[in-house]
Amino acid sequence: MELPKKYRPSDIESQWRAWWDAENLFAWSSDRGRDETFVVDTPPPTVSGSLHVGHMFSYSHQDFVVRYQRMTGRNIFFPIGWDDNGLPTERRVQNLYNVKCEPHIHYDPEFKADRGRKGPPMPISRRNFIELCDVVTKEDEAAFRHLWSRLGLSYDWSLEYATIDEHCRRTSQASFLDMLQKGEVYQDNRPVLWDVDFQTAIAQAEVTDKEMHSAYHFLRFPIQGADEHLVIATTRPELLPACVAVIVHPDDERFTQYVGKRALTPLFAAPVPIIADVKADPEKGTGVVMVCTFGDQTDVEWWQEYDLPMRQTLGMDGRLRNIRFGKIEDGAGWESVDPDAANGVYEQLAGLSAKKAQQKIVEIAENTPGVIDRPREDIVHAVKFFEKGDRPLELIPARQWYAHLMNKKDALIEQGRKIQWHPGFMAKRYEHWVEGLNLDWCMSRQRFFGVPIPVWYPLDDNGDCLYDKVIVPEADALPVDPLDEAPPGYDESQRGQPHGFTGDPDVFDTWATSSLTPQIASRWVDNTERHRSLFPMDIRPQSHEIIRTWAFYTIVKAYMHEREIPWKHVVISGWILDPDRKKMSKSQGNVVTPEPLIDQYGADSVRYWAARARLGVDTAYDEQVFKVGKKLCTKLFNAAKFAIGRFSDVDVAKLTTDAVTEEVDRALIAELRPLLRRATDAFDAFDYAQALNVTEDFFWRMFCDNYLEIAKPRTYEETLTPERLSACASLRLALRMLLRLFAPFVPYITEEVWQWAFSNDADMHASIHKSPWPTAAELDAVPPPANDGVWNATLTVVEQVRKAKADANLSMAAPVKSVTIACPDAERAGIEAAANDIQRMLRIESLDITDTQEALSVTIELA
RNA sequence: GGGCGAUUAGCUCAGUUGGUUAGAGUGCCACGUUGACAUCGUGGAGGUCACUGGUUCGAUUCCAGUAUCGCCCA
Repeated sequence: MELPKKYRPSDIESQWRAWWDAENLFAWSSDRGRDETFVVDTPPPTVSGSLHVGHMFSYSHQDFVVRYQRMTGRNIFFPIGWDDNGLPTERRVQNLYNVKCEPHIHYDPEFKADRGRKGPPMPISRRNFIELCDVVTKEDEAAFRHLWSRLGLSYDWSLEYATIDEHCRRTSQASFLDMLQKGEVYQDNRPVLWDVDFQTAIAQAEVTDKEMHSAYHFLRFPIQGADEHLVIATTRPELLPACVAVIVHPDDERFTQYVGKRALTPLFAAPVPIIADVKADPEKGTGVVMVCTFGDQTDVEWWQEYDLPMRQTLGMDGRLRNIRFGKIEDGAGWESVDPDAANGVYEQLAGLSAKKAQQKIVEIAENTPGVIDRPREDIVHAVKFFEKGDRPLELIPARQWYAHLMNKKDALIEQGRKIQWHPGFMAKRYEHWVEGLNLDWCMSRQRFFGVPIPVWYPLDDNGDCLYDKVIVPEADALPVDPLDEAPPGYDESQRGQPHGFTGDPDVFDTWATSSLTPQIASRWVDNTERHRSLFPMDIRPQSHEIIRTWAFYTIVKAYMHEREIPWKHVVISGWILDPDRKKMSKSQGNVVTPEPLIDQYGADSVRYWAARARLGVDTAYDEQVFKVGKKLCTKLFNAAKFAIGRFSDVDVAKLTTDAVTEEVDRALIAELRPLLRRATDAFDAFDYAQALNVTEDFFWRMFCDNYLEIAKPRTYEETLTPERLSACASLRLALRMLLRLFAPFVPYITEEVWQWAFSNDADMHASIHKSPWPTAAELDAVPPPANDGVWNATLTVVEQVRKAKADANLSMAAPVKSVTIACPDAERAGIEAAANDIQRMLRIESLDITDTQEALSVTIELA
């Protein structure tokens, strides 16, 4: 066979990728048993986000594990999907086409979208908007598919899914209906975390704290019927009209005398009770806190506990609503002892955003004598934001669907303990998250591109919605869109009519669907037998920042539906950080685009870079590592070409384990055994980085730098002597093994080399990736060397002679006049057995071996 | 403020179940191409294993504390 002259990744990568596809090499077969099947729950990437090197990094990690498992003979279930529904896509569509979704607009079948259109956003119907989302996600998915394919990720592409496709919508809706039937979900109209820009509810898992500059404003609350006042410190003076109570700590003697009395809110003169409660922190602010509906979660708790009235000033859009204060005896809920003054102030605030209203009310307070007690105090504190949002979250009452979490925290921690986390300390992150939960899961979102909540509500004779009498679809009707379809027993003409029905207008939180990736892939809804044969799955690979979301919700769903864990192992990848160890993010402009790296270094080199990072450990981005990867691939190419060239004209039938007769060759084979054990143990523990480390080290130093040089002279002998045959057989044996150890990491170059010499071996597969993972049994027929120390003793001599040549500025090929090895009795036999190889390798004219009682030493006389 | 993790050569990282002289790659320096590879080989320089205590015959490793960085949670 004519072997290629140079290693060019682009030449070989597309070729072998095409062959793997054509051979359908990575297909799962449904007819093999669970115990011989390895099942992966793959993360579907958010396709509307940007592609960056972090994707190549963590997705490669899964593939190392999977390719190893495949070589151990397992039937691999390795699906891939795309997470396309949700806000990232909506936001991308809005930006690309400059449109906004307005649900009240009717569908326009003639609508033509225009990218890059100028002017104000064009309002379009919900259906038109969703159609654009479909277009954009298809494009984005193609970009990911292309990258995954080039990287050589060994997915079974016939299992591909998208979280908005019909099967996923059906699964997600069936999951909800199952939970509804089990009493795990409920509706409630209560204060919910609300993003005022996206105008949707969100869940605790999507909240992030941001450090914000703010200030305490000190306001005087007169005590009703006394010439005294309390001073409260607040960071949100714009919520003053929403104040419903004042709280102090029961042990705080400064304020005991006021408890039970009433205070008047400044500017609005609303009488509010003064209540003692331990949740008021005497150290914080002035020790007196105002309760507003609603400033934070504690306000909600106090509001419930003391049955306080509701004074909702903030609207869904984050602006102050139009309200009017009235006389106390009117009892309308906006009581004031001085309604005219209150309304005079409030009129200046109504319609303003919270931020503007704050500026305004501070201005008014400063200009009203007796309101401000002392100058504001600047502070920095944590403010809750939606992780994708730009303005602080508000707590606004709204009807939402919730899943019960608070009643199963212990059970969820228990589930987490049944799962093995790699690295182990990541289990703590999960437990702490569950322990810290303080809200049930709000599952409904007031958005458009998502899975519809599959329920309707009947309307009474006034046309009011009977939320308690939920109408559910027939099981075989899923997926449904309640805004497009009428519920069982109704027809479309009854929509919105008295005695008719209305469809739930909301969609699910994307995690409600993403949390079902195991059930989606296993076909839980429509193929029970298949589900049973795949679930629980073996591994969930993912990165650490989504433990609280993706891993958590998946554990929740598996528990709610089947009281099961979703997988046996969670395997956590670290992050790629920029060279300054900062998180890579689009906004910081430090994101590296992946494809040019594959163009420049080849997919194998990119995978090598990913493989160097241990599980769970964040790694600084360093382009040098791609170069190192490429060097390794080049070395594999050259060393393999050379080694194969040395034995290719010998009949393969003669290159057996029996032929390995020389002491040095047996020493090499003996060194392979611990390598095999270490690499295999590492892979079994999902520690691919360690497996690569030991393999690479062996290959470069043991095999290339030393063994090839030692064995080389024998391979050039003119006749097929036993010595030459032993070298050839050893080269073949070792290379065939090393290639397979490397195959999970650098699948292209190893496949290329495999085809040069090994693909026709009877005990192997035509592709290296379906060939058996090497075992010590393959080496059993080769006896260990008669002398333990032969390899180390040989290396000692080799190193010293090389050093002598280097010190004398001589070529490694330069002849040596004489070498005398003084060695103890114990090592003598080994040295004698290797003497011939040593002499020829180093070009020693005269080699003597003498006795010594000391450690082995070498005396060199250069020519 | 609490939790988790990290800190080893200029840089990126291994490693040490406590034991001679702590490793690799990269970068740097010198030398070397007549039998795979110059995308190479050989050799060299380069480290108080973050700091302070403790346990121990012995600590880079175990324990405690401190500092810095990162993540998670209040």
